[in-house]
Amino acid sequence: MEDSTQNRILDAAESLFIEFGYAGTSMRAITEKAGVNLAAINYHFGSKEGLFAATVHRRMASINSSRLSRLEALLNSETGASVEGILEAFFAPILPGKTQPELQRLIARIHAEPPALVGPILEQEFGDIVNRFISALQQVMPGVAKAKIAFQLNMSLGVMLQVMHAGPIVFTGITGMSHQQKMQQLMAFCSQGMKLLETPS
Amino acid sequence: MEDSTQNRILDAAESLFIEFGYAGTSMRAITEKAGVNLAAINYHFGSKEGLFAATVHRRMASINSSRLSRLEALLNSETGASVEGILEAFFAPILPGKTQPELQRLIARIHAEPPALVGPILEQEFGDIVNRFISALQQVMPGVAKAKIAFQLNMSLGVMLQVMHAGPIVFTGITGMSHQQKMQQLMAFCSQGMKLLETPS
DNA sequence: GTCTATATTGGGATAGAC
DNA sequence: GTCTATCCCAATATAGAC
Repeated sequence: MEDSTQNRILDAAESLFIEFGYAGTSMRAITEKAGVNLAAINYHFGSKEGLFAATVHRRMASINSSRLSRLEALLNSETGASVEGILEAFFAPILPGKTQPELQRLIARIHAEPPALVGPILEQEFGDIVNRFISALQQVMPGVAKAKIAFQLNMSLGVMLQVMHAGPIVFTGITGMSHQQKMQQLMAFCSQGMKLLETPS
Repeated sequence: MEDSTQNRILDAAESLFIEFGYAGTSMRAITEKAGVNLAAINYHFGSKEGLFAATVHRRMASINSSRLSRLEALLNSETGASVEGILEAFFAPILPGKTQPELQRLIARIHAEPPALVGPILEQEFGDIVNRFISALQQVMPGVAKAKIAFQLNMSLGVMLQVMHAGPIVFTGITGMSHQQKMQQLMAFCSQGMKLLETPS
């Protein structure tokens, strides 16, 4: 919120990491864009990797608490949880919407970086959350193997990432669609695929 | 096929680009892994970018001709083309299978690189192909807007990329599934989502 | 076509004054 | 907490001998 040196660095780093990736972004480029001194990154974040982890954590902290509170509300509700409800609790906080347009592009970037860099970060930021949601899905679909549920959820994440994709656009001509149309198609696509598990072949 | 210097460089570059990304891979690392001289890259491929484009083209050239011949066979067949048939013609040549295990990881890597790098390459390697397939889908689904078809195809590609993913894996516990199980779920997921267009809401 | 050597630039990180 | 200056290393690319 405040215009501190840390936040100036985080803002500049985020946009550059999104556009050029981690390895493609230099600390000099970050500090120049932020209007701060080169040594400020090492002073405040220890290293370039520490800065990257900090940019991720800044965005994901509030997202994950939102996910958890939505899931808790579902599980404690009168009607109980459903597949669609759980999916929505997981994806709604990161759905492209009115707020934070940078969020989706950063998430897509994270998943595009080499595992050696983001593996520990993903484990830290998503480890608990993912297990909680898979457990919830298992309770709703008791007959389905855990691996199948995880695989299906992984595919849904892939759809999300592709739609969020700030990266190269293979299919042109999508520009004619409204934002609402896209979101409608996206949620229908994922929930339709997820429903396949309920009628095992 | 042959063990020429060019192919030694291409093999080494491919595996390193997959693992560390374009910017995260140095020409020194490539030439050392290939067992060739540092200057060989510039001599044979002009530049690091030229080498990257060559690695992509080597894999995609045969893939795209396979896609086109499959599509032609469909359009000229007695029964005519169907949505599933067109989708299969597009995705089957890159489906994870017995051969070329590096292919999927490279494709995932391509789509993870910054647009400034891979934009021109994607245009060159995929531009014609994508237009041909979208036109074919339009003929099979006359009432559906082109943008919606392209968007749906884009989401299907996202599922493919996530399953192929060379990158970080958020959902663990998928290891218990057989290869056939994964492919079955993947194709069911995509075709089920694609079918939504035939019954417009 | 392949090598050595090098030119040139930019990278991350740190020491120490202020 | 911020700055300058610098260390040390790695990067891409090329020139020129073989």
